[in-house]
Amino acid sequence: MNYSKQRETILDTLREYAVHPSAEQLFEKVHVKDKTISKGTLYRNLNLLAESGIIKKIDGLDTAAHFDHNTHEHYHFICNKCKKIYDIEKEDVKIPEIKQNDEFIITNHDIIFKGICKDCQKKI
Amino acid sequence: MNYSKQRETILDTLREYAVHPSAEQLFEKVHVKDKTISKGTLYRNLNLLAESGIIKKIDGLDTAAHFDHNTHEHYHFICNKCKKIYDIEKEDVKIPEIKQNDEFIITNHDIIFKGICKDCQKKI
DNA sequence: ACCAAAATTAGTAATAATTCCTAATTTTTA
DNA sequence: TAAAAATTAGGAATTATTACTAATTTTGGT
Repeated sequence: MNYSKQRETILDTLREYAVHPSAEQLFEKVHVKDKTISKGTLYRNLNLLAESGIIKKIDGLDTAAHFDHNTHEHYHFICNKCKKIYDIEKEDVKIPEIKQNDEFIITNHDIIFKGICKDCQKKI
Repeated sequence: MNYSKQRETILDTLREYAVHPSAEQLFEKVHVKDKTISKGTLYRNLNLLAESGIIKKIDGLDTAAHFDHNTHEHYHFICNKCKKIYDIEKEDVKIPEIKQNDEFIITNHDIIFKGICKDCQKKI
């Protein structure tokens, strides 16, 4: 992977804007820094960065994929009301593990918890 | 929810065709039975059925949502090679549970395991 | 059974998220 | 410092899904 200024901007922005943005949300922030970066470039680089493990792609939150600069193993909670995404630390969860395991070689797993966050609990 | 022949066909087909199909895959099978059922009707009914808990919507498998007629609590494994989706029974997994939990009211969670299935292990 | 109200439909248009394409530019290599 | 390889912008194309509308079907009361 060669250096590119655009990729650097994209990664920097994702790291600063640490709210698990979708590509569209991230595009807006990237666009402020560099108006010439195209969506094609954004998507291509997000996928490249995710493939090489520099960032993480999160599916299943809504219709769009979201991206996380935090690659240390952790899970996510999405609030059904406000749709905000929170990190759930691995240490706070009993890690799932398949007991009998002759069928599959499991390389990784994702957990997405859903419910109501503290802020939205107050509002009820 | 009123009765409709189309919804019945859709549900029957999903139950017969028990491979966690995407809407597109299911549409092909439904179309064989009744050529007049439109995609709008398919999507609307899949969402209605999922909302009322009769079927389950699975996100995060690929770009499309998949649907599962099996509503008893279980997880999924997706093979990175052949992209086939397998059921993982709840009893075969250490159930995750958040230890400290004053932040979130968790109503449900999904786990998606990824790796290589037995068939694809043989092919390597 | 009959009829109005409510629900559902087919078909198409519209939208959203993402990928693909191409010629131009940038980065690397040696 | 020039050729090769990688990357880019911008727009077209694709995929998955939802929205719209007029017609049809289902339902519940008589």
